[in-house]
This record gives sequence, C-alpha cells and structure tokens, in this order.
Amino acid sequence: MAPVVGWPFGSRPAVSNPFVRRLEHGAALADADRRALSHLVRNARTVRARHVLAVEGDRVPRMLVVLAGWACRCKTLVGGRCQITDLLLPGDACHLHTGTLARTDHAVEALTPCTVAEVDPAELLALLDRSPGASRALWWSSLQTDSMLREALVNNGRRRAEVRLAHLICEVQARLSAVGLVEESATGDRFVWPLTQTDLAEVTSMTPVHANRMMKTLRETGLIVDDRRTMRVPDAAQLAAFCGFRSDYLHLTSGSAPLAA
Amino acid sequence: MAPVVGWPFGSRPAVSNPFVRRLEHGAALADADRRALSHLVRNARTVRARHVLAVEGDRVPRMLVVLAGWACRCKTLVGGRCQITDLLLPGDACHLHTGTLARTDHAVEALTPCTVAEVDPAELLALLDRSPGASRALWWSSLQTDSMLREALVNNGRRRAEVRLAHLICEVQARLSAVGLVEESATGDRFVWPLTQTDLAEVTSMTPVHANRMMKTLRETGLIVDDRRTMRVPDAAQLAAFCGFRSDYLHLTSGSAPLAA
DNA sequence: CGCCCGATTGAGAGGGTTCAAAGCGAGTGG
DNA sequence: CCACTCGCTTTGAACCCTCTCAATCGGGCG
Repeated sequence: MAPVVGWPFGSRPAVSNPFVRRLEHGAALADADRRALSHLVRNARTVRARHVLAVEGDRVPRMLVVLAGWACRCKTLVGGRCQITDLLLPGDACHLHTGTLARTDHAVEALTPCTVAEVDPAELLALLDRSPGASRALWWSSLQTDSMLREALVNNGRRRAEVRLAHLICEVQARLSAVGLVEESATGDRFVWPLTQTDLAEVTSMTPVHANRMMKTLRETGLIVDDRRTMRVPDAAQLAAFCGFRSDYLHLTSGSAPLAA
Repeated sequence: MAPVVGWPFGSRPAVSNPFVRRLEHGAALADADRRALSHLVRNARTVRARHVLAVEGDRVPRMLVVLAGWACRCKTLVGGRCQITDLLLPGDACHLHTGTLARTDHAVEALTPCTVAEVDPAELLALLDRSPGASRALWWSSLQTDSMLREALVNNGRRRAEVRLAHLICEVQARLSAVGLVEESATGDRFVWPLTQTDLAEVTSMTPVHANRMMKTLRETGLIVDDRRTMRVPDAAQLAAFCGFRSDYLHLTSGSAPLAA
C-alpha cells in the first residue's frame, strides 16, 4: 500500500494534530480544549484511496475527521456523473451533526490513502456541553464549510474554466497553509497535489478532458508548476490576482496558523 | 408600494408563523418551544423589493428570519456578475451564527417586498440554552441550508440549463409546500413565482437571455404553466422525473409529523 | 401619453463537450 | 529483466450548448 499522503518534502513537521490546528483559526482555545479535541480523534484508522467512507442515503455516520490525506464529499446523479461538493483536507471534519438528520445526502470518499478518525457521538456531545471553546470552534468549522460551498457555487457558476482551476488551487493552498502543510521557499510555495484530473473535473464542474487542457494553459502561463504529485505556486499573489481569489471567505485568522502556546 | 408577496389566491390560510412551521420538520417541538420560537421573531418589519438587508463584508448582522416574501443570499464578483447562492423563502432564516464569524461573506437582499424579523443575539442564545427542541430545530435548519447548497452545486454544475430550471422549480415547490404555501387543485399545484428572469439566471448560473429561452421550452413542453406572478405545475411527478428531483436532500418529514430519532 | 424596466427574439461567436485514439508510467507476473 | 496490463494523461477534431451583442416588444406607473 502506498504511504499516506502527508508531507513529502523531507522530515515531517511537528504538526501533532491538524484538526486542532485548524480549529485554532475558529476560536480561542484553552489548553484544556486542545487536549479534549485532540483526545476526541485519538482512534484513527487508515483507509486506502477510493475507499468509500459513507454512502449517499445511509444513516448518518459518526463525525469524521481527516487527519492525513485528502477525501471528499460527493453526490452522484443517475447518469453516473458525479460532483465533488467539497474537499476534505487534513484537519477537516464532516458530519458534525450526528443525530440531527436521519440520512446523509452525500457520499464521503477517500481520494488518497487517508488517516481518519471517527468520533463517538456521546463523547462529542459531552465535549460540546463541557467546553464553550471547543463548541465555538466546531460551530466555526461548520460555518466555514458553508462559506466554502457558497464560494464554490460562485466559482463553478461564474468563472471561466481556467480561472476556476486557479481559484481552486488558491483555496487549497490557503487551507493547507492553515494547518502548516505548505512549504515556502525561494521558488514559491509547494504542497501536495494528489488530485486526478478526473477528480479535478468533478470538483470544478467540467470535463476531465477540459480540465486537462485548462491545466495545461495554466502551466504554460507559468502561474503554476505541477507534476503528478505536487503543486508549486511561484507567485501566490499573482495567481490570486489572476483568479480574483480573496481568502476572506475562509474565515482564517490572518497570517499562518497560530501555534500552540 | 406593492403588497407583500404571500398568498395571492383568495383568503390567506392560517399559517401563523412559517418559521415555526418550517422548523416542525426539523425537530419535535413542544408547545413551549413553539411559543418561544414564535416569540423570537415577534418584531418584524417590512422592506421593499431589492432592499439590501446585509452587505458582503459587513459585520455579521443579527439572525434574520423571512416571514413573508422572497429574499436571497448572493455574492458579487468584481466584474459585476452576481450569483445567488440560496433563496430565502417564508420561514427561512439566515445568520444563525451571530457572533461566531467576524464578517459575512455574502450579501442578503430582498427579491420581493418582505416581512423580516431580526433576532436579538442574547435572546437567541438564551433560547438555545433553555430549549433542546428549539436548539435541535435550528441545527437542523442550518444543516438543511448546507444540503441545499450541495444540491445547488450539483444542479448548476452537472445538469443542462433546461433541467436545472425544472429542478429549481421542484425545490421551491417542495419548500413552499413545507410551510403551506402551495395550493393544490385539480389542475395542478400553484404557488407564487416572483422571480425576475435575471434573478432566475443568477440562481441557476446562466444568462438572463438563456434563462428566458429555456423557460420558454419548459413552458412549451407543458411541464409548467407560468405567468409573471405565479407558477403552476400540472403534474409534479412528471416534472420531478424530468429533472431527476428527489426531495430527500431537503430533509423534510414526508407528512407533517416530525421524524422521531 | 411617454418612460422605464423586464421579457422576448435574432444572429453570430466561442467556450466546453463528446467521441476517439495514442502516450505514458507504475505495478505485475513470467 | 522484460512484456503485459491498467489507469491516468494528453491530444485531435467536430459539434452544440450557452454566451454576447442588439433590437424589439410589452406592461405598469407617473
């Protein structure tokens, strides 16, 4: 089995828990909150790429947290066509709402080998009860998801294919950066890019063929430098300008993720 | 000023509060919950069509509940293009999360004359604290919004313009029906349809011109019968079949009985 | 009656899709 | 160590859905 996609550039940085690190953006956490949130996801397992973590129409599964690797939520139409509604990057959670809805309206699938944790509902509720900080942080997480969905709607609906791809790349970079998974160097910012061009097409509402061509043109403009595994953005500001990306909608605290103090 | 858009067919039905009525679909409410929720939105005001209720980038306003009329959330791009991310129909709420985020990432605008209530944040928090039923209901509301956004992403991204419009009509009918605003008769189901074709285009990610043409073809197939004010769906099942609409994602209880967990 | 906004229609251009085939890299088995 | 296979990438060519630009129509309102 291929190794879990994480940090391919030299030694792994000391990100003990991307879940907690991400939530730092959402609310001021006390040490006790951090410990509790970290404890929440202690039982992680590893799944293969393309593993289906939740099936559309199933009973709502437990809250799921991706600790390493990329996953996605997607909906499938009768024609077999598929739309990825959101990417789940390290630190992201889904189904925060165990118990409220009867059934999921979307599937959850691993795009790469993933380390995921499932959270016991009772334990989650207890934490929400006990810790206002953790509670606010999880609320924030849910609102961020909402906000990203809205931006995706604008992006896929109102921008040209080329620009759409650029915007997606900007978003992924900002989100990975928030959990310390972007390497900054003199030649630009570098991060993992495990998406298949079919995946890419399913995220951005286009055809795999067209995704391919548009990535090619992006590559030719020099705005991105990618191989099958990694993405390098020589000039993030320029790429952002090209696609009108403004990170506000991610509601991340400005700058990089605050480190545990 | 034109009258508030509500129920144009004869006498107004006894829907005291569409907000409460909608939330009945989300959680089993005790009488006390109903009274409390109803009390929450007691201070309603009326705004004109096109009134901007919240500006993108503003401080997050109070929780807003639409009691009558149609509103929307929308995002505007630099080019002036605009995308409506969700419609707010009678009973719908937005900004449930006062206080969690610093700024909104989208605007809220009245599409018709509207009756809206703003909720005092302190009062909202107190209610959430006090009433598990109301709390669950508002959670549900937020999850329903999420689910509708995902479906919109699929709809706008993966279906053809004609079908997209049909799907939107099905969704609106289901949502209006949930708050008792659809009139069923021998000639089909009838409900208000105040959307401009520009609005329609901004919801479905297409051009006003194209929205016009595609509505025309829908009309010609006989699947819908509309004038400038109202929409009639002669055969809801047929329209649903045409566009692959399944109401599951709205998470409405089939009848009026709330789902028991 | 004239104005204005929205609906409607026409014609032409182009972005994106579809269908199809070839290239390429990695893992597998002989 | 190499042929084989499989999945993903890349490229070509034709088609068509949707957009753009414009003009006309129509109804409500002052």
